[in-house]
Amino acid sequence: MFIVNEFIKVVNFILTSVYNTLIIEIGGRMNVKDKLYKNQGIHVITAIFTVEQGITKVLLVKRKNEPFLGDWILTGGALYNNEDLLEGAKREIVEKTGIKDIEIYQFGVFGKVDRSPVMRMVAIAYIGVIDSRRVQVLRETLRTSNADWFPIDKVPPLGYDHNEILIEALKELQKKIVSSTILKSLFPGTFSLPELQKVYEAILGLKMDRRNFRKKILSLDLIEDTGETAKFEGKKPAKQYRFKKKIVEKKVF
Amino acid sequence: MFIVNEFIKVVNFILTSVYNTLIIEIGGRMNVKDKLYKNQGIHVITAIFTVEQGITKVLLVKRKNEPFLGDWILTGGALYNNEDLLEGAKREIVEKTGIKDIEIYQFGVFGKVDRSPVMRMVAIAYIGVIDSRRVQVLRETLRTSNADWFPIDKVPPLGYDHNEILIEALKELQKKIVSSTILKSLFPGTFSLPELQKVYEAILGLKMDRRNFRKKILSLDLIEDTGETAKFEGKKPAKQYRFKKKIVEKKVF
DNA sequence: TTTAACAAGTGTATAAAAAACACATAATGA
DNA sequence: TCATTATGTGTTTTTTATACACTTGTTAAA
Repeated sequence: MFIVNEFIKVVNFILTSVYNTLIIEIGGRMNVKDKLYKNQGIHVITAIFTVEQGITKVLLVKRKNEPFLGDWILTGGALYNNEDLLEGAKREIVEKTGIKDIEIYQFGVFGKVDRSPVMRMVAIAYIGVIDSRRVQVLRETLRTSNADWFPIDKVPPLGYDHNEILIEALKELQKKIVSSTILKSLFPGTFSLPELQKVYEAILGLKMDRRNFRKKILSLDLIEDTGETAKFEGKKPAKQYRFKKKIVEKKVF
Repeated sequence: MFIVNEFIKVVNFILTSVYNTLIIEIGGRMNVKDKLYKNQGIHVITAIFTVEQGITKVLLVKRKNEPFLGDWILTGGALYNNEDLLEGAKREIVEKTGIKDIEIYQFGVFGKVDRSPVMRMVAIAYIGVIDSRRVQVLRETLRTSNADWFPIDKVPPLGYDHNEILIEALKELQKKIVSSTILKSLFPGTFSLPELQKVYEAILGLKMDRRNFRKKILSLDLIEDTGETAKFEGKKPAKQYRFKKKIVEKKVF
């Protein structure tokens, strides 16, 4: 057994040396390394959602440059060298829509070889939620000629692989609303449980019993009672809740 | 309201035009775009785990080039332009360890500006599991001078940001073993529940009641009874199970 | 001022899932 | 045949989830 191991060691060493020499030779003449590694870039893409009157919507912008001129896409663009990923994703959101201070969550990577026709680009994907009534979305920017909210079941064919990214983004949104305070941006102050329930139902695409929703949402440990109540027109005053500052992760088993 | 909107539109258009002109001017003289976007690359990194006698271990390789010469790191390297991410991650595993046919799962992205001292690199991170007794790990490769299994609580300081990646990888492993068949590679054929339980306990770092483990693992819908039993030395024969081909995702609410 | 309309609040009974817990069984070797 | 070892299984209790109906506070109309 010892002899076999030593033999394998020697063979590996010889093979590695030969490989090494070859690569250096080829690399010198053909610039193999350049071909293999150069001209790569990183996209930071965010699917920004809102909920209006029980309809889940996503923010799209319209390209005014090639490639995909005239196509709607999710907000995003190329990462700069001097910024971290999150920073870059937020900068792109500001540039393309004017939206500031949005909290976003990374959820996936999209890296098919041909996803960009220009050069090799790998996309780091984020989701975020914002109240469309609280922001003024830019109509015209450096690289986009429009921006608008689309109900998620009425999204047109998008540029790049953004339809694929959007499908995953929506699944991620459904996961995140039960394990994070991502919806805080829709309710920066306090809110009643019936209000919150409508948003959950819109995003999850289902109806829930009011009493059971209360129990479930409270057991998730994401929100807390403020002790206040808010009065509405002609209705019973609703208890006010808020999202918690710190939330705890659940154990897996 | 109409007038306000029109006004905003005009202001935005003017600002955009000015911005556009400036960027083109600066870009022409200072090569801003090159500085901003060029020399980016993508790392594909995999934390490969195994479990031996109740100890969870991770496979590390030793660098024999700068940067981080002499440091242990996770397996991985730079993505090529002509390969998809998964493909690249697997190629790197073969090159650095000789391990083929490993199933790996993407789980995160690590992109701090200074994570590589050479150029801007964003790492796409994967986890995989393999039976260390079934593979012969290479001792010497083109870029590594050794490879070895380290118990996860005895991992040395690693090159790059790989300690950080490893911590997240381990969390992801704990999630994946209850929602995927990632452990199939440890049991390519059939296995008994006591065998499987030992692996779960090693990875999750806890002890479970045998009877409750049976109920829980079967309710996860990841494995199925083969109808066979296997005989061991001097013990009651154990029922044999196998991992399922297809598994179903759970709903979130 | 009484009453109707509206949307809010709450509790309980039943079913399902999780947790705690103990004894029986098959093989081997002394 | 008996002791040892590790396997397999079932029941009770607790917790959680589900299904389901009546009461309350506010406003506006009678």
